[in-house]
Amino acid sequence: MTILGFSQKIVDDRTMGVSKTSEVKSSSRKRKNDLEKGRDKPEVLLVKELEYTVKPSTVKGKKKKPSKVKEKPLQENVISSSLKQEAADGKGLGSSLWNGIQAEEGAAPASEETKATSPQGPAVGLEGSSRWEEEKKEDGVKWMQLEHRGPYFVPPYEPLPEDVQFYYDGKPLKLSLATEEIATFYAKMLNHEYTTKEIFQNNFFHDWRKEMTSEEQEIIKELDKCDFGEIHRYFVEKNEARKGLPKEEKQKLKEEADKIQEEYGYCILDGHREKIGNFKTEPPGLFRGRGEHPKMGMLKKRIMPEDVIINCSKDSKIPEPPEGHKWKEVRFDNTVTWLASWTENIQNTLKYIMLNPSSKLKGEKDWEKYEVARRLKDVVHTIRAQYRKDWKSKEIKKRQRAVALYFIDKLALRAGNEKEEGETADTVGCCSLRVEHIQLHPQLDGQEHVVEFDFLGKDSIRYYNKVSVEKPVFKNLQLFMKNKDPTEDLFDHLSTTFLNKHLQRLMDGLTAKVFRTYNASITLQEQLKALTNPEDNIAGKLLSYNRANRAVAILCNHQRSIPKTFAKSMQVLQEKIDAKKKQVEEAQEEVKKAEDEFKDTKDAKAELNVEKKKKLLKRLEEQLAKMNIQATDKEENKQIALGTSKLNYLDPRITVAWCKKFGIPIERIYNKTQREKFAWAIDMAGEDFEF
DNA sequence: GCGATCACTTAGGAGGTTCTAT
DNA sequence: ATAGAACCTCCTAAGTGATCGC
Repeated sequence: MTILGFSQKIVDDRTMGVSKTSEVKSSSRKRKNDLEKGRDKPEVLLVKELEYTVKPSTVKGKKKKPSKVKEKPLQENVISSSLKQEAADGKGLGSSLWNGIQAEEGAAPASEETKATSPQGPAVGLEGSSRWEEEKKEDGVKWMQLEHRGPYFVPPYEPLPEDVQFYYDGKPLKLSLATEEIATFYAKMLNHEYTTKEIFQNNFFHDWRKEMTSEEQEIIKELDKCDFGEIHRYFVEKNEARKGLPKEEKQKLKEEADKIQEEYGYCILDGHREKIGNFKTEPPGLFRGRGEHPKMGMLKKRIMPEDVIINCSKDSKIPEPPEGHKWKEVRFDNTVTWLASWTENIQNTLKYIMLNPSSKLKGEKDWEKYEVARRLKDVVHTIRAQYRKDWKSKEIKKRQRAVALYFIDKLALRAGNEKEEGETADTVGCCSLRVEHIQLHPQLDGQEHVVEFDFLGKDSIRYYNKVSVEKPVFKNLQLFMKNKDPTEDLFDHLSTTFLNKHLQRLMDGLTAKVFRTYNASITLQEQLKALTNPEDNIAGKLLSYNRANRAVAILCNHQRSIPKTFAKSMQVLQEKIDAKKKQVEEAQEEVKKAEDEFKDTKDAKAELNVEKKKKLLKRLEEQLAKMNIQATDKEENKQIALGTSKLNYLDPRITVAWCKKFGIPIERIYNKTQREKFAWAIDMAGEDFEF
């Protein structure tokens, strides 16, 4: 695969290396902290012939980053100031357009394509943005009116029937209601891989025991002696029964769900009825972290109204808490977009109820995001020149920043914020890469200065890539890795905050994640240009679109698990290929035979036969080649997820413009939900739209 | 100035529904 | 008609990055 000028192999082993690394890590961390404690004299770091000093570190237990060298103020940057001016001069788009887009409101659609595709777009975080906003809102104000019903609470626990029993040490044991409920969480997951993991089992058992009555605690002492089999079977059967329900029954269930959706699923925001994204509280259960999560199996508690903060407007009808309950708090904060929130008990973080992506609020935000990315297009060359210069900086901090930015730009890596130790799976992004995550090869497979990346990123998805980098990058990496343990940070003087502050100076609104958006969208646009053949039929053009989409998904390392039946269907295809190969071989022999015969006889009929056999061979070979391509295609696609980039990284206006240009119905690319989310783009982008 | 907190986007999997090939 | 593939919706975890408050 060389779509993007570098080769990347997506490897299916997602968890490789985790246990290995986490083991070394803790010991090295300790060592690192000891080292830092003793570091009360300024440390002298050498970059080539120059010396500079680093302040003693003040690192404390939890975070692993040493404190940063004090940052020198940069001189006012040319790009940044000129851009700010440009943006200040620009006229963004007011909300009038939006009101036209929202079909249900019956307003006349705005067919002002030129206006809509003007390069300025909405003002992003600029002072004075309200100047061109029709609905004048003060800085940070997100709405003037917000009314809703509050979250829908999942139904209470339904006890098991008498004849479904839990067994301990082979004997039936009647559990208290609370204990039984938690037991069912585990029982339901029995056929899941999670329950075979020791961490999961331990966390579950620990939390379960905490909720038991003292009598139960007295009896239930080992998970191994617990038999959830009967409970498990009960739920499997219940599930089957539900699937086998007659049509009318299913219809009835659906109507009930629709009623709840209708009642709780919408809110009124500034006079418009908007769909809510997640209007139900999360049900209790066992925490399912991704990858080697230290908290997997812990008990996720039931959310009660007393846990929930309601946010709405003062003069709205304030939602009623369920009978006999009250809210934790009701507040009227119009500088945030959430309708309700609660603190989740596993990681102690906030969860929110927010609007659906189809809402105006979310849509505008999405639009803004792409406008920022488009502005990056104008300055990206300057920024690239800048980081190339910084590779030679005498400050190691700047060098690290420049190399990291190169990776973020070239490979679309995530920023890589610091994470709290032991609270989550051990995953990294660019700034948090450790020495153990890369290998340097001065020469590899005929390429020079190859960096081999192998690490677990977001959601513990493995990133594996071999990239030929520019020589100064390679040299810098050697320098950064010198005298370091595998478990130490590669960019030990760099933080995402430092990097983002730098980026903010280069362009207003620029942060590390913008590079991902920018590179994804520009890649789609370029690939579409390169791959689309106007002569193709719709199917052919759609294939080109999917290929362009796939190029982006590969760039962003968007993976999916291999479909369960993949191996089987692949095998079927392989058998077909093998059969075809045999046919080809036979045809080859036939040709040879015919040729021999012709040599002997020099007879016209024999000559004709040779031609005939050759033709057959050619056709068979073509068929074989086609099947091989199909197999490759299938193989490559088996673990690539196209949806994530489509939904989050690709400026929908590129797609809309392409569809218009080539007469492709938009429904062939975007399904209903996606069309709702991208309503703004579908309405405003003409066929000439350029990202 | 820095860790903690907060708000919001980005992510893959589960499980249901629809489409397609046989 | 049916099985399995493909698609879609929902769910919530896991990121990013700004702001808060000491």
